[in-house]
Amino acid sequence: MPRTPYSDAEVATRRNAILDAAMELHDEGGVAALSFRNIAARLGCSYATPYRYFANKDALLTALRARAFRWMEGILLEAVERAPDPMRKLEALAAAYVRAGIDKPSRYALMFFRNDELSREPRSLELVAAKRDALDVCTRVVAAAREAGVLRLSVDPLTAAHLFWASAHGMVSLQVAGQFVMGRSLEALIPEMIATFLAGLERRADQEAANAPRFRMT
Amino acid sequence: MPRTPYSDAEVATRRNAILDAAMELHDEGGVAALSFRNIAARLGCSYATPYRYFANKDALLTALRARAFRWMEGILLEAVERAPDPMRKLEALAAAYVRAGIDKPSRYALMFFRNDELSREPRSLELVAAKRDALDVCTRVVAAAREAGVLRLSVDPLTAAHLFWASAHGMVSLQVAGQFVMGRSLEALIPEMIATFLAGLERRADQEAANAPRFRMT
DNA sequence: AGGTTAAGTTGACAGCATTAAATTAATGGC
DNA sequence: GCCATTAATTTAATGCTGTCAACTTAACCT
Repeated sequence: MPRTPYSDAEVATRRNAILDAAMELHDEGGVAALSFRNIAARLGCSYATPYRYFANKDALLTALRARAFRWMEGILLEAVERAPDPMRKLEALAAAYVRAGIDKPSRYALMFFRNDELSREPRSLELVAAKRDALDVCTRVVAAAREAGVLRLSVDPLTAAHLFWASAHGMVSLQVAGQFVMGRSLEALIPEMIATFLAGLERRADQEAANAPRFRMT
Repeated sequence: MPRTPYSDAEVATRRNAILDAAMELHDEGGVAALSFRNIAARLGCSYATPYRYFANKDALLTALRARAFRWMEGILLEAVERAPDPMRKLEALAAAYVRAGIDKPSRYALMFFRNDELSREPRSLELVAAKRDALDVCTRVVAAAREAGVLRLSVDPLTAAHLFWASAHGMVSLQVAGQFVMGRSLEALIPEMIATFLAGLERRADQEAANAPRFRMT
């Protein structure tokens, strides 16, 4: 006799519609423009409606952050696919990452600068999976470059991917946060950073290779 | 006949008292705990009083951010001073930076994650100077290491300092933002990062030295 | 003492997240 | 067609927030 509840698919559709509107607002006006009332106005519903689909604003932001990571994953995948060989894939990955961050600073900030309460990062399997998948793109490219013999590593590919991501993130996030105030252009620094980082990976691998036999000889 | 306005020193004292209370609140409860009403309650004054000293919340946050950079500068200076030789100074600088970010994540987030409206970074000479001075500590240590002959560089010290800062920042900010979700500990990655970065600077300097004569010979 | 102006307080407004109560909508049985 | 039942949505209300105008208090000079 009662009214039938929405199917899972219908719920997902509505969640997606809310997140679409939220992402639009966030792209346009940053996090300041993101309010339940603005989202509702854009959807043409009441401002309490989204509460049926998200427990609170934090949950909505977490879902939105997962979306941003998925978006980044797609960009990275596409860039990697276009590049012809393993080394170019690595360079294309870094370039695409940097360009994405600079072109859509508010999305980049959403991914990394919006953990308002630090550390206590809510358990969201969705977000954790999205982050893992984005990092996996990086890990696979690093591993492929090593297996192809064009990149020597002194650490495992996952660690190298972490380091690689961190070095790119350091540059992009400083730029996005407006910390380069001394007339320096990021475009000049990014290639330096990537080249320096890759050279460091190789030199450490070489040093390790040179040291290992030396130790064995004593 | 009128009442004499506060002297500059008195104004500064009151500004500092407001910023002290604000920094306490921010350290304790993050940016969410930072409201004019909370600050006023802690100071025992009315919530409109701070408006005499800061045009709005954004101006207050900007001043607070400058303070956070000054705090970081002090930590870096102290670490550098303790270390005995140029190379140790460089390592101590990186270690102190990382430790500061991890020990006081909310201050670190204040420095880098709170540019709510990106790019349009308000003109605050105070903040720009604080950032410059903090970076200068890094630049001086890098330059000293090069001059002492313990670090070869393919770029000028300022560029190297930017790259150095960015690599440390990439690690710390990923950690502070809770992005390392795969059971990796920052303590293990940081030395890898610093070693890789320094090795990269050296290898690129060596390559350049090796290439320069080669080009001349053609 | 009284006028003048700075400093500080109070009251008010709009916007926000959030929740409880009220309302509308869709289903089944009669 | 009407009614009960329950899902979905809207409305009302609460307590926060930043901000500012109006007001009060305090210090100073004549």
